[in-house]
Amino acid sequence: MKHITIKDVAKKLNCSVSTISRAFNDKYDIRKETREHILATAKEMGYSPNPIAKSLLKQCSNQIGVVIPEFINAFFPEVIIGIQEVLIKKGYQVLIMQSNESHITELENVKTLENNMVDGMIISLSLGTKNVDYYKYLISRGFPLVLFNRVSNELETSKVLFDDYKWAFFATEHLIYQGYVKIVHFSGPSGLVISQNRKNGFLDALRKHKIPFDESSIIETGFMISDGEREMEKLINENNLPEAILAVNDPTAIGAMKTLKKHGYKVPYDVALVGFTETKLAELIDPPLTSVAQPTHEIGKTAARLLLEQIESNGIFVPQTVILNGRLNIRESSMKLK
Amino acid sequence: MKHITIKDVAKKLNCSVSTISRAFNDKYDIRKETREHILATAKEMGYSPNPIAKSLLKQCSNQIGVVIPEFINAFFPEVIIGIQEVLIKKGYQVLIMQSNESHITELENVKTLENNMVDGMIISLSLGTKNVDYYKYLISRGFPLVLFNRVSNELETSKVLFDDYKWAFFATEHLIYQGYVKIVHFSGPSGLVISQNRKNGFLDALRKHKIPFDESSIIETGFMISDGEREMEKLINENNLPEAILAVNDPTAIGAMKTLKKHGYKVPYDVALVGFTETKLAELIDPPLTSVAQPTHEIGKTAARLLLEQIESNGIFVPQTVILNGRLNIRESSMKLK
DNA sequence: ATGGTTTTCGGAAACGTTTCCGGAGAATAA
DNA sequence: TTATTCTCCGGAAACGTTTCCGAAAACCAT
Repeated sequence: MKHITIKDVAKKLNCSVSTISRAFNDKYDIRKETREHILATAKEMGYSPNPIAKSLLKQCSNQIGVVIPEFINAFFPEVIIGIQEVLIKKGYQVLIMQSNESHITELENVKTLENNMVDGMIISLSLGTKNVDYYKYLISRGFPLVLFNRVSNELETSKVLFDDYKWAFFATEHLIYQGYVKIVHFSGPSGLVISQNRKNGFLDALRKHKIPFDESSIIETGFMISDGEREMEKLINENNLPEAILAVNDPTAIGAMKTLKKHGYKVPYDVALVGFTETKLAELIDPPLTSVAQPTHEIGKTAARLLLEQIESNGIFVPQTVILNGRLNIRESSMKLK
Repeated sequence: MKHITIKDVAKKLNCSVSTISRAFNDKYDIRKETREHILATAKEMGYSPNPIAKSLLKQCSNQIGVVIPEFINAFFPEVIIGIQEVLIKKGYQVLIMQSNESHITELENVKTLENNMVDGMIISLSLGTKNVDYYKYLISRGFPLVLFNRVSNELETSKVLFDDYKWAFFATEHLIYQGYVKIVHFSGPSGLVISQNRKNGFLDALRKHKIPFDESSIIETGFMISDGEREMEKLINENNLPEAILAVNDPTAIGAMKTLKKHGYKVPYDVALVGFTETKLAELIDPPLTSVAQPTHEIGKTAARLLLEQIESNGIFVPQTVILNGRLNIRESSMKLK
């Protein structure tokens, strides 16, 4: 039950605690033999320095906080793997918390992490987050912060993004080249920058190719399979099927596909589908889903590296925005088959 | 940059730090008005007690550590959601670490969490973990520990399990009732108890129905899609296709399905498939995969509850093993179609 | 031998809390 | 009135570290 502390080691070795500390921290003012002797007996006793005490003193914890909206879709876990890959090598621990798309939970999480003296945070904002004042406050104090995926233009901090506009544009052009005309976009929640960018890419592609559209061409939805199901169900009930759908992400595309199948429609014969955010499901589902692949691991790694840069630079730091590249994986769900 | 501490509040209010502490900890020996006044100004100043200092003093942190082997398959994230659901309500934070199936990383994670004074841990052992001495040591010191899914029989601590034997038995019987005779089991790594139990369930079902089998009926593999692909590829090359396969989990079943499709075989016409651990993919894939559903959320919640019981009981605690029930979701991949 | 520098170590303060102990004053009882 | 209890609060120690300051001892140069 009782932990072995630096004092126990000092007592056993008949020396002061400061000497033990010096041995463990590779200070210059300690004799080499003394250090080795101390390290040996400490190891034998099973002593290791208490990080909590260290945090209290140093006012930092060698911990990084990560706050994500959810854990259910594969996207965020994959990003986290990338984050950990970089940070653990650097001796940081990664604390993960989920906000469940709630602004309140998100804020609580951030404050908890702050109280725990994390040295920085990597955050993807929740759906509910409109007010970013607390982040502004953190940034103004110089707190290291990196945003990814769900960001806010109001915040001047490092960001890792994906060129949503470009790839939504390409994906839409792909559908147009296939010969589809009546194309609908399942857009994400309108408050999010990624939703807006994807929507604009979609609309500009239609404009470029002079494809007519109106307000019914955009259907705002969420990010879950159930959201895709619900909207698809509505379209079927209204007997208003489009020829093709660009979905804001894979889960909504998959939801749409499930519902279409349930009602006896064939993908892509009756409705063609394109997803976004390339999850593993895309190539496993039937028919395989055309999707824009995001480099999830790379997003995580980049976010971690940007955070480290900011932590290691002492104050003099200019926020960077890194925009990563993707790929359109064309599969059966969007092919025009004659 | 500077945090507001209890001393700042004390100075502002012209009182001692102990009074502030009393106000925040709802002690009896403080006047009601004093407490309210303190709380008000503290809130106004943006003060909140530093959990690190509290941890150091109290020798506990209100944090729970979770160590899982991997983050890639959906199983563990789903369990974690269940864990958090219970613990966060109780005011605990959940620290998640992944061992990447490495015994060394796992041990490092456990020691890191221990140093961070977590009040307990919920662990699923990695594939590489043969030596459980450190866990024995923790248990002998009375450290609260709950294992789930990947457990060790050597450890006397609370466990949350699934009746792998029973459900592997049922799943195999299902295949037998469909009329399949030449049935193969893709078993998990032989070192794991879950692998053994599922294998035994499989074999006993064959025995009960007097289905002949030999050593080629069991093919040992891993837990990933790629493992299923590899073993299926081998079977195809050997021109030695079984009529049906019971896979140790969904990813290996899906890997097998992918490879079968790639080579032009039809599921279930050429080979029938049954998975295990029911991931979301099972019902989305084509053909939909018959699979044993595990109550992942419930596993997490139960593990959290058992841990809380042990933490709240002061020493006098008898480890419990909870075995949760599942369900066989029969879908197209295992049907005998005439 | 003497003065100065370097090496090596011990003592003590500090980080932000909680809690025990004791004391001042008020309230109660005799 | 005096003695006793109760209420409320301040002081100080403690948790396990790191680091600054200073001191003893050893070294070097003159």
